[in-house]
Amino acid sequence: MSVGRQPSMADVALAAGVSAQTVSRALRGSPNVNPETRQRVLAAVDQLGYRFNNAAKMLSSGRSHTIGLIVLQSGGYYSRSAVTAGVEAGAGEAGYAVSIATIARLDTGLMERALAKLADQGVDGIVIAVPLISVTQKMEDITRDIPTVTVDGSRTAGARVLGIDQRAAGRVATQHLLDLGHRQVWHVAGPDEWIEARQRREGWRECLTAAGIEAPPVLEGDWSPASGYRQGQILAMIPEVTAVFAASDEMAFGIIRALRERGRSVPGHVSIVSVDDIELAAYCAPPLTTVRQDFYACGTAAVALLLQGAGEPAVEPPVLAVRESTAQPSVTDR
Amino acid sequence: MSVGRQPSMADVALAAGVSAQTVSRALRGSPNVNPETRQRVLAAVDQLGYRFNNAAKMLSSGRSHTIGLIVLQSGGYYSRSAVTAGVEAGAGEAGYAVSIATIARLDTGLMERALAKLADQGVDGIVIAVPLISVTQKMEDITRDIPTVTVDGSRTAGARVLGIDQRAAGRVATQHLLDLGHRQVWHVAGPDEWIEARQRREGWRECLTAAGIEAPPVLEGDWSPASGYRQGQILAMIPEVTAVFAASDEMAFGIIRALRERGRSVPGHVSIVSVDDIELAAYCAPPLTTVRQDFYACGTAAVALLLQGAGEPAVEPPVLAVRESTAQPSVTDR
DNA sequence: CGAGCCTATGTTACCGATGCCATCTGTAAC
DNA sequence: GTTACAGATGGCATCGGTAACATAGGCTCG
Repeated sequence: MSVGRQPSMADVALAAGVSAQTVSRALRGSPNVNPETRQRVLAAVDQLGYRFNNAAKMLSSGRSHTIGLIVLQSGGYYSRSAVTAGVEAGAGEAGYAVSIATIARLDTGLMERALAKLADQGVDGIVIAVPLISVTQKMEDITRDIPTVTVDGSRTAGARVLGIDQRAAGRVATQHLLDLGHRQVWHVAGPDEWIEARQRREGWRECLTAAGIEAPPVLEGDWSPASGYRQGQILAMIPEVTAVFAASDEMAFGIIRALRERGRSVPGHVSIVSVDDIELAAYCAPPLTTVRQDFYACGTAAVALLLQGAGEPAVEPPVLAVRESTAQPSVTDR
Repeated sequence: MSVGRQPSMADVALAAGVSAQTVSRALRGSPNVNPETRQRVLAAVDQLGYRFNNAAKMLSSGRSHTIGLIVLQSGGYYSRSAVTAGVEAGAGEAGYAVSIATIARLDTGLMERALAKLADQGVDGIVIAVPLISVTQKMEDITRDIPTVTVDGSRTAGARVLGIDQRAAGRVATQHLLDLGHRQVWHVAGPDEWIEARQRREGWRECLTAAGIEAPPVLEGDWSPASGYRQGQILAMIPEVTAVFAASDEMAFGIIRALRERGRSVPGHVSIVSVDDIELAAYCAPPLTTVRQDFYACGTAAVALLLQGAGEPAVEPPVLAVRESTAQPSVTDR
């Protein structure tokens, strides 16, 4: 009605003929409220278009019903953005708002600032969805005060870590190539600062070692197709390369392009397997054999862990989607 | 020191030997504070690890320094996620936090709930980054109270709309195919509820009309490669198809796959152009001719518009990246 | 029938900052 | 030597809720 300002609880109380406190109780579903009174309150709320003031609620209750999420700005890293969606969904379901802090790149200073920003906002908890490697004192200070869950990152004081077993993904991918008959599997890894990259690499190495194969030197990209292309150019020069495990689908496509440009067909000469199973993986040429992991579930699990403090939830095992980028080595190569 | 609770302004004031009011002034950079006093205050802040309470600030000042962002949950739609990144960057630069509300799909009810949720949080402004088509009374109520910018959506009361000229993208793409000598251009559009989809389709139609060509029936996908694949299967059955304009890169790859499976090569038999220029566009086979638009800038512009209320900022024109998915029609087709 | 207790509601203090006004000091102006 | 005024600071009310305690009525039970 009046254009003055948003109606407050006092206004509602007046309209309903009760005290503000009763309004508060009625709205929060306190058991000790007469159903009829509650009806009156709700009617008044509806009529006035009352909307409770989160700041005030937060100030007096000390809780904001908001969780902070730290993500990387660049949208390119598939698994992380899936985690983000999961976090949003999980938080939304629990009635929590999500406040995001993006950092432009992996950098300790930016990370500190993002944490501080969220802390300033009074978030009730923080999900760190970037691979935190080094932990500073400042970070410790914040994560000691605010419950924090790190998705695949280093442990900080009081912060829990939710891990997806990226090693398993590396093993599954590598084993698939070995099973096809390849004698050696090369690897184009992600940046070393990324836990995912490291663990996938470790899984690859473990698998080779278990098969009695000495791992070849690791090539490193930055997740982008462009970096895959560059590493692919190198791989194309090495005649004995018949199988490659790429740490991400996007890099895999870059590698494939470079190989083909140099006359090495995929999967004819070289088989490629990667990780992520992005939507395009099945539709580009050739359709990519890739390992799928449920990062979305990982996001919801992170929120659950944060809010309920439940124990480490079960994580789905990685699943290999076999498509056309992998094949048995050609006879001459065997 | 004490584990009790976060230090408050009063604690800082005590430590610095001044009043809480002076602390407030010092921290906010009020001009009327003795530099020496300010030093003392800052020292105390530093020593106590003081962190201001956003809720309290918000309650008393009435402003939250937070802007709300409404996005679609599904990460697949390239242009929207680029907008998101832009919004985050722009807001961060202006010292604003970003609170996100995701909606699972385009649905009026979900949209209302998302708006209400952000309003409850007391955001200072809202950026709607989903294509809002129908506007309800409830939405009007909220956007009348809170400054809102819609990125490519319908206008609501008091909400400004920031548009990217998607028509231009459609025209540029279509014209490119005509310039190559194609006599007809087919179109696989995005879902009709999406403004982008509609505008791109209009641009395509305008361009054909200007060239005196009657537009063929429109095929419709849902942005996903899978939907592109399905429409591609249909296109493959129509012999006279030599040129296709796809509304997104992902659909384009699906179309290409379907065409090739049916023996129609790209660009040999059919040329394909699309919109987005995702990273993979240049690295998949064939590299995709596509129209790039600066959605990131669109996001930062939305924030600028929201905060400064500046006039409609200039939008970069779309740029065509010509790659290998388009070519002149083969002689027999001409 | 009064003690004890439970239910429904009202009262009051407070969360932590800011806005407004009051105060105090020094200094320039008349 | 007042007056005027600006700069620096403090006091107090206030934002809109919630926690803690107080109160009033109705019920059970010995």
